[in-house]
Amino acid sequence: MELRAPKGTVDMLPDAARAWERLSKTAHALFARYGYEPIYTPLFEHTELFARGIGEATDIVTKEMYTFADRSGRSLTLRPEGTAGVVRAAIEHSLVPQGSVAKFYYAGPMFRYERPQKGRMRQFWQIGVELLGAAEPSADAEVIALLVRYFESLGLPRERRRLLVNSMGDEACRPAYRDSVAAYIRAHEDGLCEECRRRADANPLRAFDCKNESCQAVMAGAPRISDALCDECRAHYEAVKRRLDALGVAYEEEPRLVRGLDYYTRTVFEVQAEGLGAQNAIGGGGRYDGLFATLGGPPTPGLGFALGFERTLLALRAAGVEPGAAEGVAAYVAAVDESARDAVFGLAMALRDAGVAAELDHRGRSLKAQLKHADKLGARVAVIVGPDELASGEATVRDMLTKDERRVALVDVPARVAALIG
RNA sequence: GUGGGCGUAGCUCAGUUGGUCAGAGCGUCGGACUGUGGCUCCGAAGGUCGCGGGUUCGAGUCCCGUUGCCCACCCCA
Repeated sequence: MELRAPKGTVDMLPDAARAWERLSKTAHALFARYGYEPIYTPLFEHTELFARGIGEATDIVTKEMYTFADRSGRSLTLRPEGTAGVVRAAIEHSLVPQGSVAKFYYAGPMFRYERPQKGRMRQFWQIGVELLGAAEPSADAEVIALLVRYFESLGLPRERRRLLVNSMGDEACRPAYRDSVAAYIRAHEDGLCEECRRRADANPLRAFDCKNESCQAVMAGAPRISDALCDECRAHYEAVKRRLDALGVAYEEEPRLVRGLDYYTRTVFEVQAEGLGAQNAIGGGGRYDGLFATLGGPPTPGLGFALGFERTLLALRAAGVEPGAAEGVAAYVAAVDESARDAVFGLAMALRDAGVAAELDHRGRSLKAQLKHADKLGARVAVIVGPDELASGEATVRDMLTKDERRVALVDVPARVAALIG
């Protein structure tokens, strides 16, 4: 048996786990102010949900899903993203009655079978929100602004990130645009890589994403979505941008921004940052007005975003921001010898019950070793109990910074310690 | 799926043209200081040198295979 975490997975050790808790708490507090409620859906769903929701032709569905058969032969898949599950739950439990709006946020692991590299894992954590039931541009602006505010509240400097926005059109104008791009690709095949030539049929818009230089050069001359939007989409897009302008949210229009999931309509956006290796997106999302219907639910507009925990952490650290510093203990309770161990254990518990972070030694080590440990833990005070203290029902409270010591009655220790760490 | 780089103590790494090459620093534990931390000094524990073959009198050190990790491509968070 291989005593290693599976490829593409990592243990979230204390440094990372603290950061995750910090990002989670920050998200919870911020999203709650915007009226979003927590929702947690299963880590696996019926394979069909993702295949239909995300799109049969997408990379995620064709080659990145963790799909398996359970003991009764059902095909299940570890969720590669969060939106499909939330929308499924919304349909299943009628969470968005006609005419109403519902807002959710979630956090948890996602799974994609890919070759791992910097900023890309097979299991990775995402935080996301979904705003369901509102087709109006202000909903788009709220979700985009929320994503930006989140990175701001984490302390990711403005100059280290940028927001890209685009409109992908809807069922009224996208098909025609798609065809025009496909036709353009066929007309310029000689300048395109093999992959892009194949894209002409399955997913022509993806050719805009190709990093191949000659492909980019060719695609620069391709029809622009901004010229192909129908009146409704154009008006919607303009309204979203107006609101972002009014909010002072800086963005760049990126007509080549396509994103990899089929369900997006109209507004799409992405926040990019440095420090992620070859990757650059730390969060992104868009509107998916057709997804409910695609999955068999009542037609319901919606949009949302998802942001990657590992990538956000990479970006923060690259910017010199370390979220979630260790808290350490306030008090260390040390026993001079065996006779004091019961008293020390009781004291530690009393301190903890009083709300003070306290630690003690369980293995009967020397007083010197205990104080050394206390120092390493960053304890502000040490409470020492030995035969002398026991005889008078007291404890020695030592200020680890000033070395000042004072004898205190056992029952007064929590108060004394609290005063010192005040 | 493809390509490149790398795999020596818990961590970061030295290890020359194959012959004390099994080491250093940090960390851990103990001691110097028999009731007291941060400095210093001393000591100890800890390694199938990723794994398997091969060449050789002799291989971390060369060759082959294999596996893992990292980075990149594809694509995405």
